Amino acid sequence: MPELPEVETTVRALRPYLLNQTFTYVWNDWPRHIATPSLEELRFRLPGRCIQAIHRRAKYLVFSLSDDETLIIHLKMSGRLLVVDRDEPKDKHVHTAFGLEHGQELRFWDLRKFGRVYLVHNPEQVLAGLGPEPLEGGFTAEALQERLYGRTRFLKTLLLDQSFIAGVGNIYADESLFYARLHPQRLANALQPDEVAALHTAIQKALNMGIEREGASINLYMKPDGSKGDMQNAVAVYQRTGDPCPRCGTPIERIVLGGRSTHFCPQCQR
DNA sequence: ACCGGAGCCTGTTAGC
DNA sequence: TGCTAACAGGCTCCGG
Repeated sequence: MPELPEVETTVRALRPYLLNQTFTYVWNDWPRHIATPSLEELRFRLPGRCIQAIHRRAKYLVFSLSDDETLIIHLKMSGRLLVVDRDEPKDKHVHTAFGLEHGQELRFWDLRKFGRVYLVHNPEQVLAGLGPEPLEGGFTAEALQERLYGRTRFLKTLLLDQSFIAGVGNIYADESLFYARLHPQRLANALQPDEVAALHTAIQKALNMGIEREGASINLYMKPDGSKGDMQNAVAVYQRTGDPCPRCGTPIERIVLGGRSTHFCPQCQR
């Protein structure tokens, strides 16, 4: 569920609660939530570690801890991170909770149990292989052009490939292609330079809009304080099959590409 | 390189 | 109302 803007919003919201806090214990009722190390080892290694920085890389939350440890969390389809008082009853979808000082807990709510927790010395162990961050300086239209060269895939499937570009998921892929006026089945290596430039601008526009609106609460996403984002009110095509295109009024179509729902305007996306 | 399908999970919604 | 099937924002593995 959470894509780059939702994870970024979560990171920003967690910082005031968590920076300089020290973990005190790990609670868990579903050990497969912990990808690495074992739950037993996590319980041994995490308590006493202080949170020195929190960053986002692609759709991962990265907590830099004291003693050269890094806690990494991926929310996958249905994860939420919440900071609450330890006394508050746990919802049944909370499967991991991290004890903090001052009676608080960082809770990992995860309806579909796809999310994962990692504790590693070297973050690259988890993050290696990710493509460029689309909102950072190095991601220019020229850089995008170079990466598209020789790729024969559909634009939609390529945008979802985390090794091609980091952090774009199904919502923002569809929205980006809409803004760029490009059909999701256009082949990556067949774009004209002006189309590459339009795609570059469109990806950044869609992601920045998502961040400004603090994420899209279309299905399950919530911010750490339990409130909703606002991006769902600004979505042009995603999950709007049959609705009029905001640009030309043609009904939005839905097809399946790479096993994922894909929404676009057949009139103005070519 | 790239595609499709299965798998991981639980819940909601659309359709009959 | 009650059942079933489809669908859900991610990602990995496997075979072709």
